[in-house]
Amino acid sequence: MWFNIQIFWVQEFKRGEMGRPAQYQRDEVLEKAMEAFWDGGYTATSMAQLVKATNLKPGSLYSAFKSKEDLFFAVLDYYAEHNNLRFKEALSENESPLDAIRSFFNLFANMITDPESRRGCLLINTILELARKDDDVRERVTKYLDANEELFRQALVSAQEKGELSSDRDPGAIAAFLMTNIWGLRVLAGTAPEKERTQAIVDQLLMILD
Amino acid sequence: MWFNIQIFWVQEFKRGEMGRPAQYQRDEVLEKAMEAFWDGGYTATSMAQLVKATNLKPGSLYSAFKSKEDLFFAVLDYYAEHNNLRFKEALSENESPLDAIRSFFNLFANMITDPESRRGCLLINTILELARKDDDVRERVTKYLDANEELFRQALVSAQEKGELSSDRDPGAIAAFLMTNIWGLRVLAGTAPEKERTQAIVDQLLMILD
DNA sequence: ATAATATTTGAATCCTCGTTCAATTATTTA
DNA sequence: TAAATAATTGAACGAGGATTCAAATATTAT
Repeated sequence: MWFNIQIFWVQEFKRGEMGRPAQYQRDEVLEKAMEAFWDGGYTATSMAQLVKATNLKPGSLYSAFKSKEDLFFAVLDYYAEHNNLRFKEALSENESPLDAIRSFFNLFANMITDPESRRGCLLINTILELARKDDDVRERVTKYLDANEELFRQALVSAQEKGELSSDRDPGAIAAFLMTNIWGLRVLAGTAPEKERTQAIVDQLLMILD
Repeated sequence: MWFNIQIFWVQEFKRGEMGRPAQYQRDEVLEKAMEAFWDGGYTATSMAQLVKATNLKPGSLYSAFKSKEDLFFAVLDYYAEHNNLRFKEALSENESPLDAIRSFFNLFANMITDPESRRGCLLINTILELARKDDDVRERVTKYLDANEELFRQALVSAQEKGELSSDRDPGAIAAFLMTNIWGLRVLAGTAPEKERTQAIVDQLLMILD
């Protein structure tokens, strides 16, 4: 009988310290892939398009992200992160919380009239394309949207504390209502609406704050 | 030189009076195809799936509708027709126009909580999937949605005439607002929301009518 | 220098896509 | 009954889909 004694030399590896270093920047690749998916949606965007958009060869794309699906998930995370940051910025201005919400929607109304904005919001597009079939996607996207809704809610609570909003209103309900209207306006944007039309809708929905 | 005199026996043909008669009912085929497209969207629904769903062989499907695209357009028309009828019905009840709108949204809130309703509205799904890229689709879908909006507007005008709604409100703007909220609620439905959440949102949006 | 490791490359793979087609079948007209 | 017409059938087609792979390359560790 033998004893097989193994002595390991335990070593810390910094990832990527050995072997050929990647020639791409992960964030740049995600950015390009995001543009492609954003324009075309998940299903209609082919790997060939993604290869072209990212300037990576198929093999590199697949070794970096494991599949089209996983690449899309990574893109979704990337998008949501930036999306949430822009939200935070817009709502954390100096003015009153209610005015911050008002100016957010007025800017939003303006933005979605831009034809470049026709592609809408990747998260919302993804809900309609994939979320009803895929629980993973739905949970992921819902998590991101909830985070945005929470920012609205906080602004509304803060408005109540400052006496801008009646204390018998429900900040959660109003926040949910506002999110619903963002989504509705995103759909509207897909119909290439007139500027006045978009503004008229925003005027109506903001009446909820008075 | 010759005169070539042709004498025609002009005859009325009823279409389909000669040759083998079709064994399918066009509306039944459209119904099945609609279900398939509704579940999967345009791009992600393959002809193989449509062949299976309709029980027609590829050749028959192609001789009846010329292409996947044209089949989809036919389905879109079929869907919109029925959709508009349901709208009309809901809004032309005996009660007051405002109450009709209120009960429409309350029923709607209930409906979209049903998981079977997760697939949303084919028109709205289509806007996000295709309308931004395809002008034909956008015009088509927009036409249908405008018809629904017009029904809201008429109800609101009627409400003004009956003194239910202040005459200084803009029925067109409110109608557009209501449509936007339907779209937003359709997106919401994709997130599999709680019933209370959906109802809370509807409660908020209906405040616009007071 | 050599071994070990990781990325790059783009051709090749296999599969599914939308679509077509020639042969067959069912019906009407003459 | 024969000719004309139209629907049915399912195999076949080419194009394009996602993915894999072996060879080449670049870097670090010894």
